[in-house]
Amino acid sequence: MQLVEQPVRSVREQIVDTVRAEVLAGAWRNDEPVREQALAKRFGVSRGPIRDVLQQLSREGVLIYRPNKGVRVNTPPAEAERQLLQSMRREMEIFCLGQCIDQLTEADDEQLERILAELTRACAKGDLSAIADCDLALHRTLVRRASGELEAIWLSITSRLLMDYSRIDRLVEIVSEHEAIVNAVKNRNLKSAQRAINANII
Amino acid sequence: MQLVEQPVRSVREQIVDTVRAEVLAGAWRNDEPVREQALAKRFGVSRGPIRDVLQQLSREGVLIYRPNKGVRVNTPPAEAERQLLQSMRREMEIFCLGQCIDQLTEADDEQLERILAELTRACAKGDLSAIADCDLALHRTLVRRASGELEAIWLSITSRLLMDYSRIDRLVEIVSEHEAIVNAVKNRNLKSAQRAINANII
DNA sequence: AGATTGAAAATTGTTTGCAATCCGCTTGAC
DNA sequence: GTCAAGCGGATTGCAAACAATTTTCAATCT
Repeated sequence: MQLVEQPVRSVREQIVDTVRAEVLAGAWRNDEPVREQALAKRFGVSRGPIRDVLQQLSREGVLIYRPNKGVRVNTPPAEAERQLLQSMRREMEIFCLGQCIDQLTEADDEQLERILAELTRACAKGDLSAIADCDLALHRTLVRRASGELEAIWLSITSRLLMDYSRIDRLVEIVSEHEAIVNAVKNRNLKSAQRAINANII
Repeated sequence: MQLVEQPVRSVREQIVDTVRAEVLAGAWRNDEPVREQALAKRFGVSRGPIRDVLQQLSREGVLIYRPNKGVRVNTPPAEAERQLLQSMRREMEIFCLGQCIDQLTEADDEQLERILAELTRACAKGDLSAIADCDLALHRTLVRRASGELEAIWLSITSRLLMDYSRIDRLVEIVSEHEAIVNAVKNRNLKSAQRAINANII
């Protein structure tokens, strides 16, 4: 399912989103290295694009790169860093809501609804990888509407915050929290939407 | 001169830092595309590493990438975004100061002094590229000491903020402001250092 | 037995070649 | 004279081969 719409969605971008969702969901061991050739074979491309993907995910903080030794899954941030990143993420998303809420279209509302439906389905099935993907996609849609420039920064913050997504257990709350966000956005109620975002980013 | 010390400084990293400093100093036109082959020839490498460099600088916001059309110099952020980024940069640097100031060594002090001397020299000569490089390097050293994880995020924020470095005119103030930072850090005076940082990030 | 050395396998870093796409220019029709 | 179609050069995207580095593992020595 196309969660984050994009005019030209290159092969690399697709692989990036797939790999990120899997890592955030804890599907990969963090003590064994990620091999370029294995990924190249899996996605049916050469090592060139795979190297680009690994480099980008390393810049995001999902993977970590060491020269001549490849990449491995990164570890979640320490508590102090985590609090800083949380604070920055809140600041960004509340800003982005204010920037974008008045220029959202019905197509955006439908997009958010689609992601919410997919998130609900993923939570029901307990599919952690899909949950991580949907959670990111929903917030990311709003951030992107505000500013494509901020999207990259936001992603590198949020990816790090969600590095231990596999430990979540509040599946039901995830759905209700995001329902509150989408409803407030659909009603173009800025204050309410910002409150919902604040409640979701804990 | 080696402004940001690093055990293994790969060829790509060097090219990244060089290109970034030049772009921030306004040495490149922002309306004409950056050609891979020209850069490859200039730095004596193939197009492969150059593509990595351009991709990284695009993630940082210094350059902007469009599929099949290469990259060009990015434009500075709009005023609203700029204020958000400033706020986030302040939050990060003040946090990082608190994290690192008690574990700095004399070698770090000397490193900061070296950068400050180089910055002074660059300001005297009016070498904008070197000024941008030193300014970034000084703050970056402190951020890196606090957390290598945060460094990438900080860089993508600060690079965007300095996108119009070529328009600065307060050359003398730049030196004195950074002198205040370095002196406060050398005295391990956290409050004073944070004040100096606050005064420098405007 | 344990440590050490050195070669072989595996992996990453780089270059080169080729296919696909984009841009500028000419050419031709209207 | 103006505009559209198409052709050729230039540039990016991708793949495969090559070089450099790291890791593995067995043979050897203490």
